[in-house]
Amino acid sequence: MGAVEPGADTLPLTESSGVEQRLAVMAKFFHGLSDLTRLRIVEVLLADGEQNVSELVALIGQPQSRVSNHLACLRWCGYVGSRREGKFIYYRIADPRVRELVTLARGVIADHSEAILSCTRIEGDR
Amino acid sequence: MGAVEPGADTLPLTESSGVEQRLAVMAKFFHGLSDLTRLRIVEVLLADGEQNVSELVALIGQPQSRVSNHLACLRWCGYVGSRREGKFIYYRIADPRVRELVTLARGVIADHSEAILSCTRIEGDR
DNA sequence: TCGATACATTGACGTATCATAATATCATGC
DNA sequence: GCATGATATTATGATACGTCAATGTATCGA
Repeated sequence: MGAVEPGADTLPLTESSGVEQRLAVMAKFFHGLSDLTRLRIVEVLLADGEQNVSELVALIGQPQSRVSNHLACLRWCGYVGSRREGKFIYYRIADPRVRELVTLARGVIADHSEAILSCTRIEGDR
Repeated sequence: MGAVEPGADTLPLTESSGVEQRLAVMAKFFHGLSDLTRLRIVEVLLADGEQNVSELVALIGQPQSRVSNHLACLRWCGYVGSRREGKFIYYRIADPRVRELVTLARGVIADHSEAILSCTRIEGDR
């Protein structure tokens, strides 16, 4: 919040307007959900609730470094929150709308999964 | 879509289950919305309705080649549909849930935009 | 204080994916 | 047929981002 340009309203529409900024944020936002490991984390947190990092590593079956790196990304972007309890750090979904987003996506995907998979412009598998 | 393993229920949970496949598709799906140009296209189509490529190029102010490339991606992933009318090809949002997705995202973003922008793990600006 | 456990961070490296220019295709009119 | 305008595709190069190994930081117990 803050520091958007003052009274600009119906503007040129393509450059450096508040709209551009908003879209840039949204691109980053969706990018946050575009990685398989991050999605796995989100799904586990949605399904099983709060988990610490060791539990996530075990559930997801991938190296701690990778999980931690992606948790940092998810936290930074506001998808998850964390709290420390002794040696452990517990992560949870930070915003209920994340669940709605995933649910909605599942619906759309149900009708298009084959097409999406066949899209060579996004190789996935990272 | 067949060939999930037979009676496995509470399973090892990480490899090659239908779940994995579903998550891979979802990652690709969100990736489709993680690019600034594609988001611009989607927003224009949501706001102004069906547009042909020339109109999109003009509205978005970016080279035809780039717009066409991203349109291919959006169509492939089922976000948009197209129809030919003479020399022109008109694009439209193919699924009403795309609008819901964008709306939901806007809501989440409103509360986290600064955090998202500051996330150095996603440089954006491509 | 020391060691062990839990987690985060950093940096080097590989690859996916974006931008761009050039070329190809498709429809229309002459 | 050929030319022109509208759009799609392809190839090349640049770079953002994910991975991994190593290292750093924090907390607890002895």
